[in-house]
Amino acid sequence: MSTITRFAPSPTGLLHLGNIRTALINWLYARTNNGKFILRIDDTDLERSKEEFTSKIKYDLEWLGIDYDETFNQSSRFDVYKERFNQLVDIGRIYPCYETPEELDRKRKLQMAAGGKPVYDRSSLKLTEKQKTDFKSEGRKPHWRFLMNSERVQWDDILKDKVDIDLLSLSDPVVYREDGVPLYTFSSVVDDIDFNVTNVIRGDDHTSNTAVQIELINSLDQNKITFAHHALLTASSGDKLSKRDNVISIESFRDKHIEPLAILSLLATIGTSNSIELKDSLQQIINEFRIKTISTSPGRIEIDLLNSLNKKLIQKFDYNEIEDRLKKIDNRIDRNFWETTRGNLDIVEDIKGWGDIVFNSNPIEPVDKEFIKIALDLMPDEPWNDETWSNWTSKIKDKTGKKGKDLFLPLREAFTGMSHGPEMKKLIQLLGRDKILERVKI
RNA sequence: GGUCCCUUCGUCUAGCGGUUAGGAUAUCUGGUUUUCAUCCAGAAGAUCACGGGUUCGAAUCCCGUAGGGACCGCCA
Repeated sequence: MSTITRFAPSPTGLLHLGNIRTALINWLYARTNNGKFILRIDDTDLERSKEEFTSKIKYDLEWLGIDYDETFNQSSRFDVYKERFNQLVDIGRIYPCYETPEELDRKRKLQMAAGGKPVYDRSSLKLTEKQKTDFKSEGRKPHWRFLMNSERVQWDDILKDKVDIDLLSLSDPVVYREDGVPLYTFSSVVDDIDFNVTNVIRGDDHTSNTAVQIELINSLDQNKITFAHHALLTASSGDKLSKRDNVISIESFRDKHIEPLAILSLLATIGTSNSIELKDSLQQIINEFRIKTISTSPGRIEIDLLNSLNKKLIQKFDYNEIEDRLKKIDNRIDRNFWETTRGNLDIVEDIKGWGDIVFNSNPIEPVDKEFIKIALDLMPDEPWNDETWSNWTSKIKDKTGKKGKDLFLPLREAFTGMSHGPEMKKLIQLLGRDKILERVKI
């Protein structure tokens, strides 16, 4: 049977580094096993789910180059969930519950206060038929729980090895809400079965869900799913990654002009035993992927790593690859301009700043006018080449006696307005004699 | 309170009973570059969380302690 994995975000917020890492791992697992990768939109909670987020999720994945073979929304399968639900009812594994959310909340608090575990006490299971009909005639609608009947559940986890969970410390899951909406624990299982998902790879936060879900799967079908739970990433502060944490959303990185491959390189290496380095391509990431290299201990994301990977990536870009982008930033940027300035860019869009310096003629007033005047007097006629700068500066040096930093820095500042930047021997060729004369005010 | 998991250079990690505890990244130094970045070379950086046990021998196996994470919802 061929491998099928899935990524199942709920469209209630933006994708962040943590989510997309899970997506990437599932995608890589499918791709390296010649399998299929499904994008499932978990939108059963109609109030919280927003179409806007669904399209953003899809756009983020596309932007990163993570393609999927199939996609569907859970909201399109309500009738299937109902069927499966009835199947469970028939075998007596479903029971109606009439507690209100407030009641349940109070119960949990009481249990905690008494030093016990906040687990549902199954009191609705003990309801008599009369009590149930009374509730019904009062117009009270039940929510429905799945009756778990194993004490423990164990499985071989690809990443955590043998996992053995005590089901008695977990509540019977609610599978249908009072308003008739199926819940994740259930709908996810139904979909995983129906779509023949072979490997569920998700964060460690789902480990106890898995125990409950295996119980559920076994009552519907025979479990054929292999699970894997990876450690969660934490923010560099050590805090949990949150969906509300927009600073690490994929969208925010895109807005900041971080390159997809830099993000993917980071996510493919952080929290794994792979070297933290820039990958040449998505293909390289696929070739090098080994699920076992993923750590089971929670690791933190250092955003600085992403920035430096991005910078390294930019240095490798050939002009042809990004010509269109550069032209959009400033259509006067050509190959020579790119090759001269790229060493000084953190993000591609930074080149705009150098465009402003080279193409615009904002006047610059030098500090040492005397010195700059001498320099301008010695400025050679065009055409200029790579030798021009050193010939010119040695003449200035002979005339003024200045050397080293005292010689070069004032010239750089007078001609560019900046104290650092690309090599001057290249940069002056971009500027040209007229621009320099026009700009420098002495 | 319960359940599950984790703990090795600043950071991400290798390690599976005998290693000078390895790598990556960050840092520092030198070279290259007028400068910065890149690149090259090198250095420094870890009492393997702590305590005990098993063993000729423990980062590695066992127990305990501490710290961290996740979950315990009519969210996903």
